[in-house]
Order: sequence, then C-alpha cells, then structure tokens
Amino acid sequence: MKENVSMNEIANIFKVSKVTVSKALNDKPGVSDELRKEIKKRAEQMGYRINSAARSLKTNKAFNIGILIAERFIEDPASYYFGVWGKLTTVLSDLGYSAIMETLTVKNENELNLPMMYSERKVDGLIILGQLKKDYLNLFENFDMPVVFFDFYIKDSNVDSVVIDNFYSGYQITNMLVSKGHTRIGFVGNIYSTSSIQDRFLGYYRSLLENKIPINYDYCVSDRNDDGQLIELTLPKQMPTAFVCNNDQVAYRYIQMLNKHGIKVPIDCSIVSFDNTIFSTLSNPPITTVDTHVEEMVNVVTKVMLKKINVPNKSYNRILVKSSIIVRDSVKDLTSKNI
Amino acid sequence: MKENVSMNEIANIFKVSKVTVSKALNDKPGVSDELRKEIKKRAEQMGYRINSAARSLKTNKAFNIGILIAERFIEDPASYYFGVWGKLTTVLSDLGYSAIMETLTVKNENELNLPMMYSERKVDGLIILGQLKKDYLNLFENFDMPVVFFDFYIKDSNVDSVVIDNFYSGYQITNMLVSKGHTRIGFVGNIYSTSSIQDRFLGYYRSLLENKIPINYDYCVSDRNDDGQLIELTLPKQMPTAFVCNNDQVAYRYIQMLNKHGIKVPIDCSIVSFDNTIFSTLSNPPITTVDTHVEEMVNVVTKVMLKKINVPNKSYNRILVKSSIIVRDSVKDLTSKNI
DNA sequence: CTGAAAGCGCTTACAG
DNA sequence: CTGAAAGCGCTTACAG
Repeated sequence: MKENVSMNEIANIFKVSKVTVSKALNDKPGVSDELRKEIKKRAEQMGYRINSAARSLKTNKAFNIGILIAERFIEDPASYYFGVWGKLTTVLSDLGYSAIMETLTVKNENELNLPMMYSERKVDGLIILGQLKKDYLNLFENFDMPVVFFDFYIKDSNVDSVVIDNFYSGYQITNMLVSKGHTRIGFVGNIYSTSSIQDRFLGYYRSLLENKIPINYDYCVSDRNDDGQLIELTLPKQMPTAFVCNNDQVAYRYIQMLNKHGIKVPIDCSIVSFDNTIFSTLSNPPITTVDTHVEEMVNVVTKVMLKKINVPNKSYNRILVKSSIIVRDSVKDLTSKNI
Repeated sequence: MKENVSMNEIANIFKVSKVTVSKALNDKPGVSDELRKEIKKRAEQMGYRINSAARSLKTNKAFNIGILIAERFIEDPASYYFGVWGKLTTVLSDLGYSAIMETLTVKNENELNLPMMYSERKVDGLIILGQLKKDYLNLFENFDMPVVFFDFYIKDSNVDSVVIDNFYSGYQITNMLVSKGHTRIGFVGNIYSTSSIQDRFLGYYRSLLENKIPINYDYCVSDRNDDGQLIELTLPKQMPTAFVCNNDQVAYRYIQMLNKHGIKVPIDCSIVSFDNTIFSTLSNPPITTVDTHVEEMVNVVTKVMLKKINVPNKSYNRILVKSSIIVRDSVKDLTSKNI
C-alpha cells in the first residue's frame, strides 16, 4: 500500500490542477462528469486518503464530535451509558463524523479543566453524557462551541439537552398497573435524590390523582441516601399490591428482598421499573419495565448537534424523548377471572 | 471566551516571533526560561488552544488512536468490551492521545471497507477490539499504520496482539479445585467453537494431567453450537463434584439449570468460571471466577501502540497478560473437617 | 537565545 | 469547465 498519495499526485497524472481534483473528489461543481468519474476511479486505485488535518486547517471543521463522560459512570460495567456510547459512535459515523471519547476524571471535574479534545480543537461540538457537577456544567454556558447535555438537564441553563420523558414514563407505567386492577401501589426510591427519580415519582403521582387513588406514603420506601449511596431495602409499613421501582437495578434488589420475606413476584406482589437494562431481563421473573429508546435519543442528539454546528446560535432547549413499556412477567392482572 | 487565539497573536504581544512562542509552549529548547514562563502564562490567560490540525499537517501525527469494534460486540449491553473501551480512553488520554471509536458494521466487514478514521488519516494507529472475519483481518497484514489486535490472535499473522493467558488461567483455576479436594471435574463449553474456549479447556486438561486425574468426557457438556449460538444446557452423563465453565454467563445459566434439577451450588456441586463480569456477581451464589486484568491489558496495549508509532517496524508478536482468581462462594472445600 | 523562510495538503474566491 | 494564487496555523532546519 502506497504511503502518501496527495491530490497533487493525482492531478499530475491527469495533467490537471489539484483544484480540479479537489472539486472532483468532493462532488463540487466545476468538473465535467467524465473527468470526475475518472479521477475518483484513479484515486481509489491509488489508495488515496484525504488528509483531514489539511482540510480542517482550511475549513475550521474537524468532522469530529466529542463525547465527554465522567469516570464514575463507566466504573459500573453494566452502565446504561455504554450502550449510548456505542450507538452514538455508529450514528455519527453514518453522518461522516467520528466520535472522540474522553473520560472526565474526578480531579479534572473538580479543577474545572476542560477536556483535551476541546483545548486542542479536535472537535466541532461536545455531547455531555450524564450529569456532572454544577460548577463544571456552568463552564458550558455561552460556550464557544456547540454543546448538548444528554440524559440530564439543569435548571436556568441555556445549554440544550436531550432527555427521556421521565414524568410521562412514570405516569404511563402506573396507569398500566391501575388498568390491571391495582389500587394499592407503592414507590421505591429516594424522591429527593435525583431529578430523574423525582420526575418518575411525579408521573406516578399524577396517575394516582387522575385515577382518584389517594397517595399513601406508607406504601413508599427509599432506596438510597441523599448522597446517592444505596441503602438496605425494606418492606413498607403497609404492603401494597404493586411497586413502581425507580430503576431496574433497584427492582432486581427489591424482588430479592421480597423473596427473602417469602413474598413471591408476581403472585403476591407486582413490580415494575424503568430503563430496560440487563437487570430487568436477568431478574426472576423478568421485569416489566420502561424502555428508554436509546436509539431515538441518540438520533435526536446527533441531529441537534449537527444543526448547531451549521447554525451556531439556534437554541433547542430541552427535548423530551418518549419511552414505551416492555411487558414481561412481573405484573399480576387482578382483573382477570382466573385468579 | 475569545474564539480564535493563534501563536502569532501571542507573539505580537511579546514582540517576538511565532517560532519562539511555539518553542515556549511545546517545551522545546531555544527560549529563555523567563520568557517561556511569561508566554505560557499569557497563553493560558488568553484561552489559547493549539490548532491540532495545523500541528498534524506539519508533523504527520494526529495524536489520535483509532479503536475499531464490530457492531455485534456492542449489541450485548453487558459486553466485556465496554469496560475495555472506557479504560482505553482514560489511559490514552493520560498519554496525550485521544481515542476515536468506530464501529464496524456487518456490511463494511463483508465488503472489506477500511474504517473512515483510517481513510481520512485521522489516527496514528489502530486497535482492533475483538475478533473479526479472517478476510477483514488480513487487510492489516503489512499495513501502513501500526495495528494491534486486542483480546484475540490469529495464526500465521504478523500483526501484534495482546491477549489474556487463557491456557494458564484454565490451568490455574482447575488447580484450585483440585486443591480443594475435587477430582471429578467437568467442563462446560463447546471446545471447537473459539480459540479462547479451547485454550481454557486445554489449561483445565493440563491441570488434570499434572494431578494424574484421568479426563472423563462424560463430565463435560457443550454450551453452544459450532456457529456460536447458545444451546440449552444439560446435565452431563455422570455428575462430577465441580464444573469449570468457559465464562461467567454460561456459569450463571448453568447454576440456574442445576437449581431446576434440585442441585444446589456449592453444597451439591461447585462452579468456577472466567471473566469476572456482572454475571459472576449477580449470580446466587456469587461465582469464583478468573479476573482478566483489563486494566493491565489496556496498559500493555497502549504502551505497545505508542512504541509502534515511534518505531514503526518493530514487532511484539503475541503478548500474554496474566490473570488471577477472584474467590467467591461457589466452591465447596471437600478437604475441610466441617463438611 | 531568537527569527526568517519554507512548507505540510488541502479549499476558496476569483479570473479566464 | 479549469486553474493560479493565497492562505489556514503550525513546525522544522538553518542562520545569526
């Protein structure tokens, strides 16, 4: 394989200028169709590869998108973000962009150091995967490069974000329980911990309101302390017929805890949760959960990013992506005849 | 934030040339310490960011490493490769390199299309994460860019690779079972399916040989067909006291199958496996497994890659990274007094 | 220690 | 349709 073929070399072969070769290869007007075809063919044969550094230097576009993720999110091998990561890479690639990944260390986050891919001008835009410290996120207000937050948002920010519709998801899955005849429904999760748990809880509450079911805090239990550290799961003061758990992992643990107390799912108690992660399929029984449509979220975030790159000062605010219920075996139908 | 500060701008402020600024910022000799310090300070204040496209154009080094992974490996949300991916990114970043990720679609693999990051000269080297089709891998023989295979190797290849020492791992964990008094030991896995299963099996066999335990194929069962598709797990013709499973996921499934037959782990039967993935911790009981030292493998592969970039024609062949046993609760000690 | 000059491989605006 | 010229922002080899 030839090491370095340049446009100039190809131009010499055809006795034309490199300008013509550039136009031919980039599908720009100003070359006859025939010549264009010949040049493209020859370039391919010669193993021509464009020098994107030279292109970037001229055009000020790197055709790279940076993806920043905090180290703590990838320590968990079952992290939801890995899937996002993979899909982002694939989708960007289809659009002619490469994905540069960088992990943000605790140190860099605390010291407010911007990522290397930014300070070396390697990327045209930045996608922030998962919530970071407020101070760090503030760096991106009025930033000199397009930035989109993925899977979280912060209040009073002018940075665009793409998030799941947690509120609606909570509403939806609780409605489903009600439609199966459940009226005593609990919630598992610390509702003061993250905005995503809070929104899911509020959706759950909305469903109760709409169905004229009074909320009963005796059915509700916490799953973590205010610092986000998981705590031991307990039975509520009174037992409901169903629980809405704030995510699959908690649901998985909750089922194990119930089993220890001799309570079988879904015979004695129904469980639903959110995220459609590996925990929902590995659980016994497999859990009815809310799928977050990662694919759709990724499509949306890349589309927004490319628009922002081309029209810098437009704002998209908070974009909600809808979700859908995946029905598995953790919910009992109380309305069916064969109880 | 100022959009575009160049070396020239900084040079004008100090009434020196951009050459001096370049030397100062890059810690190259030829500038007085005092001036260097002043320039660096000022550059920081002005928000100077190097234009790596310009640097690349001159030096022919992008300071990007490409990581190629087949789409099929990231479809499984619990894929072992995600962790590798994350660590690679972190380690490369520490060394001043950015990681460009690209997924290889089935189509591109079949049509032998090289990755975009290569054909646009965006990377200085390529790490291939996980085995690809032979034909595709053949593209990298005598390639015009450093390439390292990660977690697999192919025979008769001159491409360097970094792999776990599967043979030794199998040997080691089987030795452990023997030391706990087990002599009837089975193996779970199709030994004709992948080189990694085969190597683990051969390590297991070596331990038996060394301990003068005749191998008994009646203790062994398959876990997948020759195409790699998982099949239903069954009990062997005779029951051993322990099984070496070729990976955690299989072990997880095998324990579930044993439970269905009323066989309890580790009371009635011991289980060990490989990889230390989420399946080994989620299992009940948690499984004693072989940890693959991802961190070490990543350190090795990046070190090799950087060496190859700097000294292109040196060869490192197959580098084996050792592993270690993580003891959990799935093995019964047959030698202890309190049986 | 410092700098003038050349040049990396493209793209763009303009002229013919 | 085609090309000469300029220039993107650096680095390097060399001269002073």
